Amino acid sequence: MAEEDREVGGTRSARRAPAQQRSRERLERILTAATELIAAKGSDQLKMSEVAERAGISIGSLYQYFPDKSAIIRTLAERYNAENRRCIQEALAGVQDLEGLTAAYLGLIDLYYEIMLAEPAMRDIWSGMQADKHLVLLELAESRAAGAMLAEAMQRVHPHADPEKIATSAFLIWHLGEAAMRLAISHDREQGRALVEAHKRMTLREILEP
Amino acid sequence: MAEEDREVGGTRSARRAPAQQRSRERLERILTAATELIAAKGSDQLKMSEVAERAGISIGSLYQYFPDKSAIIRTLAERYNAENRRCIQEALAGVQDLEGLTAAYLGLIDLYYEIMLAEPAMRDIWSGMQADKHLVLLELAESRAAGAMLAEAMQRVHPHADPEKIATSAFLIWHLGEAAMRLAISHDREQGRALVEAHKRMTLREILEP
DNA sequence: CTCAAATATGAGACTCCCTCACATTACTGC
DNA sequence: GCAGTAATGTGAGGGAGTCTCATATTTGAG
Repeated sequence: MAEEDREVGGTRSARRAPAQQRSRERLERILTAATELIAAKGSDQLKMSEVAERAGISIGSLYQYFPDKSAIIRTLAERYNAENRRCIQEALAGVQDLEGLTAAYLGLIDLYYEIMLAEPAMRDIWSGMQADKHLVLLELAESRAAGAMLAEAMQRVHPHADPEKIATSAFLIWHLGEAAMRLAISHDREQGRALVEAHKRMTLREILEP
Repeated sequence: MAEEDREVGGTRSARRAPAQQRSRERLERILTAATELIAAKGSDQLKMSEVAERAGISIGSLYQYFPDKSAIIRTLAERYNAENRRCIQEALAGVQDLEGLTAAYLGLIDLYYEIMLAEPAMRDIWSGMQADKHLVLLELAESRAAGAMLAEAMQRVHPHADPEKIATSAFLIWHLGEAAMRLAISHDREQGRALVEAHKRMTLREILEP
């Protein structure tokens, strides 16, 4: 087998990486079932028995794939984060001047907001994140990673600014962006938009003149 | 009895308001016990049986005072919020100019941060808030109330600005302030301070020129 | 002192998470 | 094909908590 014990859901998996085709399919079935159930009833109402039933497997089998309930949620969050990180990386990669930075940043915020509105399961996990310490840490690491990318772009645009200050600013801006998104998606479209726009204005100032 | 069925913890209480002295004392004993347990082990580890034991009453009795576990936590949050609201009101009441607004706002942020650091139980409840939908709504209402007070002060200083825009800004600023505090208290003193200061700088711009 | 209303009690019903001893299926070398 | 072994699957049930309810005790008014 090519891969050793593999990480699943942020902590060591309940068992070695699935070797057989059947297993890999089941893993996807589990994650799909969980996504649907979370979208329907919220992650706090997620029952392991229901995930197993919907995925068409037994409880015992479910626990072969995930050591506990929060590992399922974490796995979903990680997949989502990986995708997001790619978008951020891509958007900020070519930034060289103020205009580029502005466009990239505003575009990312809009993208985030739209994605959140479109993916109910992720929205739910993200809103209820604070319930699970592992998930909070995961998301904090994610904020840090995204903040670092933003800081890099900002530093490129402001070569003479203090790197440490830029780093703190970028991390904070990103983290507050997430908070603003959470706030926006809990409002109706119109108010949500207004909040997103207010947040853009507010943080853009800081990005352009840190 | 002067008061009808009374609200406790945000939803209708398990029973009518306590009539006898004994009851009122027990209620305080329960809340004290809960506060201590949360400070010691976190609100997610709070056990009803332990609250009852520590308060020196039976489980059944505990459920006469609170319909469920989250009602205890909500009651603590509400008491805390009421106190905070008073501070905000007081700090912003006399604001008439830019200097006054600046001083009041910066002072409030520092106060919030210090209080959070000083009160472990509240810090825990506040950090884990997203776990409980009732608590999220409660805190959102609180943000709105505080945002409204801030908006009023801002409007006084900027009489010609669009009231709706001011309102959105103030609400967002306050909400992000809470997010920044949560972030800061999850870091060590030095980094926490740096984040608080960065946040002050960033939001102050918006407050002074909305 | 009596009686009703208020309050207290804790065994246990219930709901979930997760484990484990055992059953089944897939793969390997013959 | 066919053992034999590794991988995977199963679901009854152990355990931890939350909350209920039938019953007991305390309080206060008349």
